[in-house]
Amino acid sequence: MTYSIAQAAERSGLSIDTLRYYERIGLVDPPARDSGGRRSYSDDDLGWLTFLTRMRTTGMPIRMMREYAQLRRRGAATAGRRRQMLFEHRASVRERIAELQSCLDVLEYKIAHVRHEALNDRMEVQDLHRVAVAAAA
Amino acid sequence: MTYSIAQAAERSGLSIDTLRYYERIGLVDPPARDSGGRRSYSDDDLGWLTFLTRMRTTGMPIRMMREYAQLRRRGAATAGRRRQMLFEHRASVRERIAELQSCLDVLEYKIAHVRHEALNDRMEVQDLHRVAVAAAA
DNA sequence: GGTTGACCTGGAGTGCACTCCAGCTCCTAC
DNA sequence: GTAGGAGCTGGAGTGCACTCCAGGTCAACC
Repeated sequence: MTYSIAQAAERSGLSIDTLRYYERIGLVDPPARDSGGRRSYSDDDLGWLTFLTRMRTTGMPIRMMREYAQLRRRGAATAGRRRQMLFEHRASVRERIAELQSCLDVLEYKIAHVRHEALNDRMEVQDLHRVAVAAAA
Repeated sequence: MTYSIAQAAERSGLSIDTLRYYERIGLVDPPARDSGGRRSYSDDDLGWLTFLTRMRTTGMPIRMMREYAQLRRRGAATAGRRRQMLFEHRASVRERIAELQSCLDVLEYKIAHVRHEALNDRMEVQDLHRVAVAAAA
């Protein structure tokens, strides 16, 4: 199967402009072209785009995705380095989830328990600690 | 207790420049000044800064924090609206965590199970579905 | 054969959230 | 009394990740 840029955009969830932008900065290899000079994406291309959107969703900066893409171009010899990058990225995603979860706990607490106006906007470090303890229990 | 801008920065985790920037854009009320015209933050100010950093961590845009700050300035009459905002923000944080978790599942799967080079970078929608199912089980 | 619509290119513009800078004023310590 | 350091102001600059635009090509349909 091949896909026009519009189809690739729809399937990957990226915009047409973003697809061209990613190509320009070396995040995706230039896809094949049809007889009229238009981009023609393969299933492999789509797979890579899917991977990219997933990494982007988890907050991997473009700079790092580009580094990964460059390693990938150099083939199997770089598999270890890439694996290492995924390891490190996994750790950062886990950290991010934990961080969000802890802020969510505070938010929950604020919504559920704090009624007094003055307190509501001024929860202090001690309060936050109590919340954390309460949430952990 | 009062705090210099450097102390407020250290305690809130924001930079001195960011503190002044937040004041400029109306995210924090101008704090008191000492005899020499320097900013002097109160515990209440610090509490508000703590709240802001927490909302920022969870991805609330400055525009929304500013809206919240404006409502807060108008007092108790706006408590309902503010509560509503926290509700909505909570929902978006939950969604974000779920989204990150689902990408993390894919990442875990890739790290743990995919060894074949060609597959590794080209996991397709069907594969992702299998991962999701496997992760849910 | 003319119009429409998708796509092309190089380059400029946008929005967000800071971050940095020059040139100044205070206060403190020597 | 002067040197150093923290802080002040208004404004300019930065990095990121797009997003938009003008002016053009190409294929298909009426």
